[in-house]
Amino acid sequence: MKKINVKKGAVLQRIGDISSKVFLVESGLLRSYIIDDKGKEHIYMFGPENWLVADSCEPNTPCQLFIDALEDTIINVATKEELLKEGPDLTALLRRLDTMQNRIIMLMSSNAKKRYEHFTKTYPNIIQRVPLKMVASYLGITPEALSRIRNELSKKK
Amino acid sequence: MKKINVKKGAVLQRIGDISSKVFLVESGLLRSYIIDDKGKEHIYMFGPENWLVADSCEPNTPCQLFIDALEDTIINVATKEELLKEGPDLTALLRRLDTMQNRIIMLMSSNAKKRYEHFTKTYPNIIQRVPLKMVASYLGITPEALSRIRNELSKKK
DNA sequence: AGTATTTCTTGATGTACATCAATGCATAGG
DNA sequence: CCTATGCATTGATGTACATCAAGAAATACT
Repeated sequence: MKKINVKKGAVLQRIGDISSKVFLVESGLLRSYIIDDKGKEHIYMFGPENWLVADSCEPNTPCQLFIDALEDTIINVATKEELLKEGPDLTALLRRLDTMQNRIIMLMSSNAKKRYEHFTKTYPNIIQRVPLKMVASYLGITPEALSRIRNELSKKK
Repeated sequence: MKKINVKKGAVLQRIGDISSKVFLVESGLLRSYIIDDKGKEHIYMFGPENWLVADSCEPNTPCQLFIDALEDTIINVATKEELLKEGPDLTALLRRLDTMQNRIIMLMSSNAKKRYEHFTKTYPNIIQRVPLKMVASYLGITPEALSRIRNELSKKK
């Protein structure tokens, strides 16, 4: 577990990399994302304070995700092998499974407006720290669509 | 770890249940799914031989998923607490994370046709064992849409 | 075997969101 | 301070898929 500092914009992992590290965020903000075959970015996960950011690809297979820093960030880095040896944090693992299950359920069963409302409730602090187009990317919609949703919601109040 | 037999159609878990069991499928087929606020089913996961089926909700919180049997099925049942005590199968946990990551990436970045093609490649044996409407539900589309996709694909050949 | 029920398909229409294009604003860098 | 680049918004149009409705085919039930 090595502590390192990275500057905003630093790239920690590229698609296709084999070395699969795990990043525990101490302060700052990471993100993981993919680029689809049309060149479009889709944010897989934001990684604020105390989050674990990692590609869940199996050991020794190429990763699918890019990981980079959206802010100056302090992280603890470990390899998966290290973590497995020293006995991983099961609570954290289960919490992650829960998070991913929720994400899948959201993507399958809710329209864009509901996903946005859920996001603002679940991650209230993230929305002020990143451009809206990244929120849109996380939600699986375009910035234009998000703009119209926010517009509509603010009128209602 | 108790071995039990369940008949096709048996319900193993309902939304809101607290007791969170884990089901390891020995033979047969389980499925987990949600029902959205319009009453529509969305299949979260199929559980054929050797799969682990469980709700990833945190301990002592209400579950979000229904789990039932699509075929006569033999399963090994354990509680999460038991599994945690006896040291869980980390490889299986990591594999599950990988599966879920792939699912999220699929849902975010691919259209219905690509998701279907990916599904047939990844789970070639499931498609013969369940009605197509369940495949559609897993893919996040309607049976009608799936029918048209298959139609189109078969013409191409 | 015969009826009921579910499943699959096809067509017509509707809609949530994407795409494209233009404009105003903010932010960053020299 | 000024310009360049990125970001957010708005309108017009396009499209992938949903919904609705009907009929055919498969399956299950007695």
